[in-house]
Amino acid sequence: MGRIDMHAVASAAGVSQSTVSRVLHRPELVRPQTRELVYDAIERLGYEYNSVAADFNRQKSSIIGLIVFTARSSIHADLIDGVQEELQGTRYSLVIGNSRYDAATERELIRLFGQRRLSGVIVAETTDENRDELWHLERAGVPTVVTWEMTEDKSCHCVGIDNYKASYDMTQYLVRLGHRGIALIAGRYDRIERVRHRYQGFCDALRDSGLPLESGLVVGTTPSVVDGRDAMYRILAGNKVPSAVFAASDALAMGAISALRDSGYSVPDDVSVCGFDDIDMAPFITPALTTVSVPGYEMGKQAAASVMRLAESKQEGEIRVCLPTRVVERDSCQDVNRAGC
Amino acid sequence: MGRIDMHAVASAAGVSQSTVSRVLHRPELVRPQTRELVYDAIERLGYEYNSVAADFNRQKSSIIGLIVFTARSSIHADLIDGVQEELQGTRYSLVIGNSRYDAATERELIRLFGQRRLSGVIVAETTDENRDELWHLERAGVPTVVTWEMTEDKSCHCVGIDNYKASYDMTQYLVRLGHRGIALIAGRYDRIERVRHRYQGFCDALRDSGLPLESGLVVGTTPSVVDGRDAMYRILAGNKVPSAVFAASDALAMGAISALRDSGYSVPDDVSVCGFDDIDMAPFITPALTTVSVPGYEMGKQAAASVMRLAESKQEGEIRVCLPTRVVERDSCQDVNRAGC
DNA sequence: CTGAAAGCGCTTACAG
DNA sequence: CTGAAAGCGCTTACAG
Repeated sequence: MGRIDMHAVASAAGVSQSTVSRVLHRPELVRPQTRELVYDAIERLGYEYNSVAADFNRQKSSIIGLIVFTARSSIHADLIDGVQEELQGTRYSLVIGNSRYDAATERELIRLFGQRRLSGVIVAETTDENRDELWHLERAGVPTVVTWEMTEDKSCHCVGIDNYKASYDMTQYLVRLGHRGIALIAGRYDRIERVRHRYQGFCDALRDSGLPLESGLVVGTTPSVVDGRDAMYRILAGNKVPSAVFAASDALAMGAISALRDSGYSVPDDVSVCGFDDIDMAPFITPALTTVSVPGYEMGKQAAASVMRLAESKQEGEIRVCLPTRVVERDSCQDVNRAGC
Repeated sequence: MGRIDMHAVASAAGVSQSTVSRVLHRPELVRPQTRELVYDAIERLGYEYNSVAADFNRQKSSIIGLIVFTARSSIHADLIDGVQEELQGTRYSLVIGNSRYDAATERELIRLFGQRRLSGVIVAETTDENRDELWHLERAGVPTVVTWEMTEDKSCHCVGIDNYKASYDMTQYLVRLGHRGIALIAGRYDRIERVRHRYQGFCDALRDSGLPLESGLVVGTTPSVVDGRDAMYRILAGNKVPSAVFAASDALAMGAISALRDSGYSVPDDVSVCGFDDIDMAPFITPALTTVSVPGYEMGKQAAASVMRLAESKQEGEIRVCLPTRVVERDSCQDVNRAGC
């Protein structure tokens, strides 16, 4: 008797296949009586809708893609959660690609996403390497939303934060606490746009405070806890011990704290440390981490909502949403003015 | 001129569409000269392969599904990373569904996965609620691999760990250190099979050591840091302060440590705490966390490899892989024998 | 080594 | 309110 497709259901219900399709998608267009016939047949035959066929017919898959550098970094977890929350109950599914900091892998991923005719793509970071391919996707009719930053390219859709300002504000906060030798453990500011913005914010805040940028106190690295520890050791190996360390993520900050402690420095009495992200654990480590809170969940929700609107052509022009960040004061940074002499 | 499909490429190259398809999938079957003609045409026209159409034709999408309870829990990050590593370079993509601890959402997810005709599904946990649907998927021809546990149902494919033994071993370790009043902060052992196994391991280890199971010292909860803190407060509100706390995840352990500290107890001097998972940060918090290490990345890799083998019918019978775990001793558990009198 | 042809299971105007 | 028909772009035997 072959597979149970819409045609089989139609036969069993004594209607046409078009009607079955209509019952599934626009039941209000079908007479209630006919509708019931179809529902009965579906139930009886155990019919299961085939979205692959539907996607094929529509020439577009009902899948949204998300590209991150690594699934291991907890900063993406909130974003993913928000995206999924927003997709929940819609006909869209989420595929997640992991570029593992490799430009070739990322290109390959974007190529695969293109072949899959995704409805839209959310990208966790723009780099000098992926800009072209993203643009290519967008032109091929796949709407692309960048997160975590406000892109320099004003024609990109983005739902992000002002990394420059967030970093500037945190640096100024450290300065206000009386810190003069401030180190920066950053991500790869040579490649990733948002990291570059944070680096700029840091530099400008120092400059505006009349403080010099000391190259021995700035190090760029990948974002794991171990990387943070290694970076801190590298800084300590220099000829100047900083009075405060601004780490570009909470994971890096935890690594830095560990390195400082193992080197005999107390945090925050000897050296202050702050992070970026405000992850779950930030309030619970010792000392409770002063950091920049970022609305990752909200960002995910809005990015997903945006990409769906774009996919359904419900949106004209660019979407550019800037979400607020703020410095969360906890215990890992000391007020040197007060503590000193 | 219409869309650029295989037919257009075929025309441009002066060959048939079958040949174009062959060049893409089995180039070794085509004369090198013809092959070049096709490659040229592809390049010239900017042809982009349509995997939606291919999936439709094959009556199966080249997508693997992964179901987790929450993307927020860092224990899944390593697993996801391993899965993606293994899928990298194959024709499979990964869709991730988030059941947010809700049985109805999970059922809905599994239903959607069925409609998408996935090649296979990896499930992060079996519960009393999802067992039936998973079985339904499997019978519908969608191979399903369960992770994080060895299922009681011997006909399930699984790549997991022995939760009973891992938990038994850790509990015995605490007993050997001289602890007698041992509390357990567990996950939802009323629902999740692997959590139940851990609970059993804990109970049996106490019994085998001649220690009573004290109900005031056992609490089940959801797995965030905050939940761990709340659970610890609940235990402390009872009439007995435990000498050691076994938390079912490192996140829960961090919450417990925070609660103990805020209640005036020193860890590990007054109360020992251990976790489960061995996340990135475990060695770097204070005190460095004693925990059970779980090969999440390896589990992801093997689960993905298994589901692909199953999807391609390269595997007969059940796949049941049990990966090793081990107690990682660090600084958060005190040897009471030595420290005491 | 290459081509002609059937068919995968839907959706979508269009006609009635 | 319902049905007939075309078509989405591939893959896969099969024939030559």
